[in-house]
Amino acid sequence: MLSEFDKPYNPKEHEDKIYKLWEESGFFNPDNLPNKKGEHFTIALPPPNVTGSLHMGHALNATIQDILIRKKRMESYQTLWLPGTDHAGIATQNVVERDLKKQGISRHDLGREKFLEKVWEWKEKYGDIILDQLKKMGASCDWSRTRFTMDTEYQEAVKIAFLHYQKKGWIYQGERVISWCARCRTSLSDLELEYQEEKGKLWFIKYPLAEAPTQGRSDDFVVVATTRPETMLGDSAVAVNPKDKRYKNLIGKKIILPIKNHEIPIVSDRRIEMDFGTGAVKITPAHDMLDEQIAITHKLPAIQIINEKGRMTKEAGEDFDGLKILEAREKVVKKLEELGLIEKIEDYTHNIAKCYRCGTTVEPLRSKQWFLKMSELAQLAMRDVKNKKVKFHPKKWEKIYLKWLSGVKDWCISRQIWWGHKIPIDGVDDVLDTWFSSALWPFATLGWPRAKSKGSDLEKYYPTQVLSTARDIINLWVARMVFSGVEFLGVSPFSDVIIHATILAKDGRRMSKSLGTGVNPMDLINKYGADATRFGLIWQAMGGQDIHWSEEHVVAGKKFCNKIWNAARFVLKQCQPSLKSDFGSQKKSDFFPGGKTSADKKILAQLKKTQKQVDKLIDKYEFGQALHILYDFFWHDFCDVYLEESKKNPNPEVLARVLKESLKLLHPFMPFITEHIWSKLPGVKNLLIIEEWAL
RNA sequence: GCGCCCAUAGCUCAGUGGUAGAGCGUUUGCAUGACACGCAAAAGGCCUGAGGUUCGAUCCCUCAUGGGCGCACCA
Repeated sequence: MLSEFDKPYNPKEHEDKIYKLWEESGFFNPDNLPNKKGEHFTIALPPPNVTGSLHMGHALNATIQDILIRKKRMESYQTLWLPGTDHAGIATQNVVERDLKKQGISRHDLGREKFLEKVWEWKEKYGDIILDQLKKMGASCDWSRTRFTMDTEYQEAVKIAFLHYQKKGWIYQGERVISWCARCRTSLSDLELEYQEEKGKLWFIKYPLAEAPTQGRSDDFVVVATTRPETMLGDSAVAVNPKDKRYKNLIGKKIILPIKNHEIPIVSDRRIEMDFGTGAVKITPAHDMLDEQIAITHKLPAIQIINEKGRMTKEAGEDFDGLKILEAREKVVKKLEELGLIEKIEDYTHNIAKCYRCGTTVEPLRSKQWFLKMSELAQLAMRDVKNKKVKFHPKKWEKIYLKWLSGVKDWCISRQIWWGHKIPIDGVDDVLDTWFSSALWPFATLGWPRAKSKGSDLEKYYPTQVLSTARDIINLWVARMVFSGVEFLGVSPFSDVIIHATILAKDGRRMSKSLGTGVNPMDLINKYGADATRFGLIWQAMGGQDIHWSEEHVVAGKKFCNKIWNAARFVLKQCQPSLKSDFGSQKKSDFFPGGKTSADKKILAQLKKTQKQVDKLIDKYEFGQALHILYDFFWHDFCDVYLEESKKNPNPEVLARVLKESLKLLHPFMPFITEHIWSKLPGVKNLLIIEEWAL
């Protein structure tokens, strides 16, 4: 029996087999669990994008959720971890478009129907890769309930949600300046922008006064500063602060817009900063959000000079029609120079908004879009956090959440792409923002709106208990799930939000593929095994603090696996000859089985203390702390001290007891090796995955 | 610009109002009857700087410096 117990533990030989054993047992599905407490414990897996492959953040998050799920399952909760994937509108469409481009085909060549067929094909082929990777991590999700945000039932849920909002009068169409990605050809919400610092220039342009008080002197001009000279072609005013003494007597006068050579007014507005640039600002209502606001106040016309393809329009003037933005910029600057209207050019570093999916510079454009009124929904989302129905761990993230909600603008929910949920209004071709459907995840996956009856999944598993996710989607996703849950079901979709650490490269910067600082969890699994990888992740996950990734801890995890393995070999060897200790027969009441010597008593007391601490720490989501304590107990107290003692005077019953209880405690963290060793214990009948947790 | 977080051993990080710990690394022994992915020892830190509270601070407060992050963007 010990023959397959080779000296070093080799995870590759066991992990796939063990995972299969679990899947075949059916215990990932809460309906099949033998000991049911009657209480439910649900986690909805944050659905990874179908385009994605597992990164370190996913791996950490999956481990955290799996620890909670496995512990609760062992505590006899009816435990559901519901997995699935997100259709990830823009991201997926981009990937498929890129694929087609290799064959020289654009989505427009195919047309909407054909293109969507291609996307579905792609999804069927690659969409489950990330879920398979989660299996490699040991994630004990109920795969029989796997959902996709474009499932037929899910589409129905999205439609019902939209119509509900519409009925309430919260959906409206508006024409306003929004962020536009000319590459993706769609609008983007504020949260879908990423700002990048760029070195640019600040052009100081002289706008001549219509009625020059003096001829040829410097005060015949108003100088405006801009980073985007080409937008002057769409100017409809120059604005100054009413308190600005320099311009006081110019307010209300006319000024000539160069190149276009027509008069525009000088207006005053408090929103103009006096200290920046020259204090005089060119107003381009169709291509800047603040300018648009100012234009509304002063009833200025909005002239669209850039179209949705990122090209200049006819409105920009004959010379510019059809030019790309940067070409137009060059040409405008050249003309102004010829006219002697450039006062100076300064270097200027500023943040530029980029599309979070493709990195293209975002263009503020006036466009007709659909909006969801946020005022009341934001109140709901804030209420449940303020009254502690939803708690963040660590708590500091509540601030971020509340702050965003308190100033939130109406949500632009329409996107001009093809892959997604079509807006359910006849004659509208736009699709909904991906996050509109993600917001329904915790209940749309459980059958809402259809199944509300007794015994339905929705009734049993909603609300879920824990949401574990990354901090960058607190507003994008968490807030929207909270108000959706409250709006549609009257209860927040979860009570505890774990914001896990962000895994950074060793230098403290984000992992980057191009810099070669990225780490692939699958490589770690291949090299060290899934248990060691999980160990390495959790070992470093202390208090939600960002992790400067270092692989040594995975190495430590591998060594720890080996230690557990060899300790088990020793214990089995000690227990084998006497066969007195039947590992399967011990009852709760036998907690101090034959604890005669002081060493026996000591290790049993240490075990009990460790059990209590680990139990409490997991419940407090202090996974790193829990693992450190467990490690310390098992390696030092048990192996270094007690096992050594046992060589002189072995007590098989105590050895068996401590090993057994340790395996249980370790199982949520390192499920494979613990399950495997468990299966080797004589007299053991059940899988460890459903063994009773604590004493 | 506003806000948040971090600064402890060579590296990655724990920790406590009474003068510090882990993992990895390093040094020295040891093939001891589970494990060399090991065992036994050891070296290594005025706990970023300056003030303050306190009998006493690495831990509490203030400021500074360095690093990270979030929000808002100023044309």
